[in-house]
This record gives sequence, C-alpha cells and structure tokens, in this order.
Amino acid sequence: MSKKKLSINDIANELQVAKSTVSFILNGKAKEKRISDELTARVLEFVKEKGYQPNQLAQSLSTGKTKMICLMVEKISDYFFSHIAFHLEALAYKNGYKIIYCSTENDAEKTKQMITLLRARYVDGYIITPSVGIESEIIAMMNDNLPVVLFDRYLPDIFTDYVGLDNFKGTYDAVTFLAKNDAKKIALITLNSEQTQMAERRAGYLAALKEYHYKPAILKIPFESDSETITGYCVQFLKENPDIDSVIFATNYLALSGIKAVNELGLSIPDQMSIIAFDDHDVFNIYNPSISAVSQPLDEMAKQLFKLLLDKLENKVRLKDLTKVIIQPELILRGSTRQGNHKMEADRRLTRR
Amino acid sequence: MSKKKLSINDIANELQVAKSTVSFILNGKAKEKRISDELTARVLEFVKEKGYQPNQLAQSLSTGKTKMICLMVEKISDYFFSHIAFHLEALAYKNGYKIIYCSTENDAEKTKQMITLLRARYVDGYIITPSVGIESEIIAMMNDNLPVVLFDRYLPDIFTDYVGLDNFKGTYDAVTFLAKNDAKKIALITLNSEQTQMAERRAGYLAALKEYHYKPAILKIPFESDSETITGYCVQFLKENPDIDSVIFATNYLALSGIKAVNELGLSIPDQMSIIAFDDHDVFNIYNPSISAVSQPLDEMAKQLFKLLLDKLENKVRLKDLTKVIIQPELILRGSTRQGNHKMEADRRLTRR
DNA sequence: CTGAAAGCGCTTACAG
DNA sequence: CTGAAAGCGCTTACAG
Repeated sequence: MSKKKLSINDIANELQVAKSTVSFILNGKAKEKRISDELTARVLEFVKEKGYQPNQLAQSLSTGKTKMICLMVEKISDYFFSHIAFHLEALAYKNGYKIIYCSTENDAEKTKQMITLLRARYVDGYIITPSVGIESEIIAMMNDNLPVVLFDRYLPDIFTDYVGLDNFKGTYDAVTFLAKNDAKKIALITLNSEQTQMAERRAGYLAALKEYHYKPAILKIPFESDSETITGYCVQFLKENPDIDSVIFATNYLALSGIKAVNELGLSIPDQMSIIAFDDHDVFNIYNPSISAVSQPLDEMAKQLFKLLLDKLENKVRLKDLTKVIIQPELILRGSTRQGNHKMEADRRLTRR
Repeated sequence: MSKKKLSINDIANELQVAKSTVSFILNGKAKEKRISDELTARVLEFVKEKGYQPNQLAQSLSTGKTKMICLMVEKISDYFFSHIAFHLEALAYKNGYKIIYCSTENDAEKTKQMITLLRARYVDGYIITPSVGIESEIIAMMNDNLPVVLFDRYLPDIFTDYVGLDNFKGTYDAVTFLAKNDAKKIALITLNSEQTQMAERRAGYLAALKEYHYKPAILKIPFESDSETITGYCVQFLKENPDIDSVIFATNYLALSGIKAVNELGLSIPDQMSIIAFDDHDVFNIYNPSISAVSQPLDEMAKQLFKLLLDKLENKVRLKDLTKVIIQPELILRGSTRQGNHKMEADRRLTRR
C-alpha cells in the first residue's frame, strides 16, 4: 500500500551513479564539483519526476541543522503573541524554516523544562519572551553558540539580542497628548508586574507627568486577575479618585475590562473620561466609541525579530555581536480621546520616528 | 567553550559497557533484557549526573518517529485557532509531543506545499482545518499510513477522522431561543463561503425558522472583507429590512463589525435588536451590553482532537478505523438578547447534551 | 545478562 | 569529473 519512500541510494542505483554525486547535485554543488551538465540534468529530471524529497531528519543529523525555530511566548493565544506568530510564520517559511511554538505562562520552571526538551531536538534558534529566573539557561544556550533573541521584555541582568518596543515613549507620548488636550488628572492602570516592558511603561508615564507637574495616580492590578476582578478594581479606584479625567491602560486586556468599569460608573467617554490603551487590538476599532491606542507595529516587530535571528543562523553576524532593536510605537487616535480644537479624523495617526 | 554534547557512545565508553546496553536501559528495557539492577542503577545515575539528553534527531532517524505534530489552521492569529493551539499545546507536551504550526489562509496551493514540506520532516501526525482542493493530498497521507484529523470543517467528498462542532444545533438553538422570546424576524449574517461549518450553520438556521413558519433573511458577506466593509454591508442590509428584530452572526468577527452597524443605525440592543454571535469571544463578556453567543467549548474540542490523534499515534486504534466526533455547542445568554418574562441572570447557560 | 554489527538516510572529506 | 567510505547518534535484531 504505502510504497517505500525513495532514498538517495535508490536514485543512485537506478541512475547508476554514486550517491555522493546525487547529493552534490541536489545541494547545488554540481558546478563546484565539476559534474557534467548532462548528468546534472538527468539527475534533476529523475528527482523531479519521482517527486523525491530528501529526508530532512537524516539531513539534519548529518549537518547538525534542523531548519527549525522555537517560538517561546508567554501564551500563544494572547492577541499580541498570536499575531507575532502569524507574521513570523510567513518569514520563516519563506526562508525554509518551520516554527515550533510553546507557551511559558510565565513559569520559569516550565520554561526551563521546555528549553531542555527543545535543545534535545537541536532546534537551530530561539525567539523567547523570557520569564524572570531563566537567566542561566539563556546564558548556557549562548555559550553553546545557539542563537537566542529575546523580545517584548528582556532580562536586565544579562546582555542578549533583543527586539522590543520603545515602551517609555509609548506612555510618554500618550500622557503628553492627553495633557495637551486638557487632561488634568491622568491615571495609569497597570499590572503588578516587574517585567521590563511594564516598568518602562510606568517610567514613561511618570516622566511625562513630571513635565506637566501633574501628580501620578497608579493602580497596580494583580497578575492573572480575571476580567471581572479587573473591572472591580477599576471601579473602586475610579470612585476613590473622582478627579481622574483620563486613563492609560498598560495592556489591551486591562483596557477592555477597565472600559467596562468606566461604563458601570456612568462616565461618558471621552467627555468625562479619556482612554488610551497600550497595545492595539482589532476590537478597539469597532468599539463605540472606538478606543485610542499606543500600537506596537506587529509586522515590523516580527520582521526585525526574524532578521536578527536569521543573520545569526546564516552567520552573517557573529554570535558574539549582540543587538538591541527598539521599535517605535504609534499613537493611534480614535474616539476615546478628546482632541481640543482639532477636528477629529478617523484613525488619525501620530507617528514619531 | 561549548563542550561537545555527550553521546550514548561516550557513556558506554566511560562506563565500560556496550552502547546497546545503555540504550536498553535508557529506554526502560532493562528488565526485559535482563540487565542487572546494579548496572541499571549505575548507568541511570551517571546519565542523571551528566544531564545527558539523547539526541532526538538520531532517535527519530532510527525509529521513524519524530514525536512532532503539525497543526495546520486557517490562520494562527484568529481567536478560535490560537486558543485551540494553546489547549493542544498543553496536551501535546504532556505526552512528549511538540507542535509545528502553520497557517493555510485557505489557500489550497499553499496548503499542499506545506504538507510536502512537513512530510519531508516526518512529522508523526496532522491536525488540519482543510481548505477545499486538498482532497488528494489528504488521501495520499492516509494511504501512507499517516494519522490525519480534520477539524472545524471537513471535506464532503472524503471520509476521514474529524472533530467539529454541531453547527446545525448551534444556530437551531439560537433561532429557537429568539423565537420563544418574541422575535418575529430573525436574520442570519454569514460569510459567502461554502465551507461545511458555514453550510451547517445556515441549515440549522433555516430548519428552525421553518418550524416557526418564519421567512429567512440572509446576508452573505464576501470572504475576507475588512471590518469597515462588513459594517457597511450590515448597515445597508438592516436598512433594507427594517422589520428585522434579531440577528445571528455566523462568526464572532462578523458580530463585532455587525454590532457597530446596529449602533450606527441607532438601534438599541436588545430592545430593538437582539444579537447572538456564533463562536464566543473574550470581549463579548465585556461589551456593553454583553453579547450572547453560541460557544464552541475550546478545551473540549482540543481534548477530543488530541485524543483521536494520539490513539492513532499509539496504535490504540487502527488507522483504517475513522471517527467523527461532534461537539455540542453551548448557548450562552448575556445582555444582547431579550428574555421574555424570565429574570435575566448573568452568563446563564443553556446546555443541551 | 552483554557485545559486535547493521541500519536509518543523509553529507563530506578523501582518493583517484 | 566520480566513487568508496566514514560519520552523524541513535535502535535493535542477532549471537553468544
């Protein structure tokens, strides 16, 4: 029934040539090895006719390269990560790579185990949103000459390749925009997390407030709260601080739950409360009113991420040369923010590069 | 710097035993091969101490099993698929499998190419949301004794393993609920797609309408329309059919864009317009009012999907024995539907099994 | 109980 | 230009 797959040996036998010759031809080394054009053509035609596909396992075992990449994110089902996954996939396939994904769920132990498993598979390179506590594993990988690129957040104690957003600028611009448009009391609702991207967002918020001599109002919501709990915290916080007229949410899911709180309190957006969310989301466009957001350019991010990794994989860049790529956020203004005397345009973009 | 990885040969040499012995011990065949407990312990301890991990590539080449699964979906960034991916991942890792994902984008040619690439990697099994036109590739895989499970939609012309929702029942129940709660004119807004899941949703809608002697009102929106276009179509459709008092949207993204249309027309939900979306979404809970939905139990679906595949991979079920698993939808009632004289409870669930 | 050997399907010096 | 051979790191009959 299932006929045995063709191997390079079979081809060599059928064509009465050495299998090394076949191998050279298949790998485009015919010229280099000065194999006759006639023979090259004959082999290639035969291969094409039979639909022969070299066994990648054997190839990998002998070359040490698997042409596989591991994408290790916090959670593959998150909007941000699943979109990064989609963009990365296109780039990977175009370059002959496949992607294995896994979700760390911010669990250092789980992450370590996964790294061990993936290393046993000789994956060629890693793209990782690191959780705190895996520093030594990352160092070990780098010592073993494995290309590793961190993204979204980094590990402050070690120096690595990295691609991430200019988070500071994101909140800084958001605050500045709000303040210029008559906001008097701007709050930040964020997560109780010490990850670098969150720290940067907080720092940008504080720095911009300082310039306007505004006082900060920060709510830190416990990690992994569910939507209802978040809404509850927000309601309480906004009640206790009735002078707040603008809120920046540090993630898109916080914003979604937070808006519910604003609605429950009967505050109208944007008249009584301006809203800016960090990290854009499809639904923000559809919401009523639509939600302004600090957007992470997902495709650009994926592109830089893959380029950094590919340069290492193809030895275009030395493994020891480490690069940090900082992507500029985009403030996308929609209906949830007041805009002084400017006439509002749908989806007006302020880009600062 | 990077010390060479330990191989089974090194272990055999260091311990002065044959490598076959080491291999048997590592694979738990010590008893079976009647290897002394003392030696077994000595080898296991050494291995543990050195942190030896067998090279999976070599293992795969020799056993023919890679312990890798391919997850081929329409688009990995879609809410439904990225959540299925997350649930599948947990199951896969628990059973020693890794997952390679790819997005077909409903392009039969692209899908075929991907299948060829994955087959060259000797992936053990496939979970696929098929696009029309890949029938012969699926048949070829089955003929070559590769486990393949289709999901979400199937290919009517071929018989395969399959896991999917009872889509018919989903819309049937939705219509029935609406009709029982005073809806007089129930519309279906769906995609212009002949995929089986869409056809079933339409059929369930039509069948239930018939029982109430209601006339259908169906809007088919071109595939791949963007959010604004969808909203435009909906506005026009609702204007032309002012007697519509309830809408069932055939996907969650149609619902999100469609609700915008309802808002633009100034119709209040649920008083003037009841809404039920097919396929639940996080934001439905947060929307104001919250959106009722026909929910696909994502974890259950992933569980069945993986079980079906694993049974084949572990030869618990013969490859030729094909199974269809139909998952029951859940009608989750929220704020977007009127509920006659019943008192409304938050997130009240009607489950029918 | 244990070891020598063939085999999985490739790649790549090496020798002619 | 081409071929015989070793090697990648495992598994698994086979023989003792």
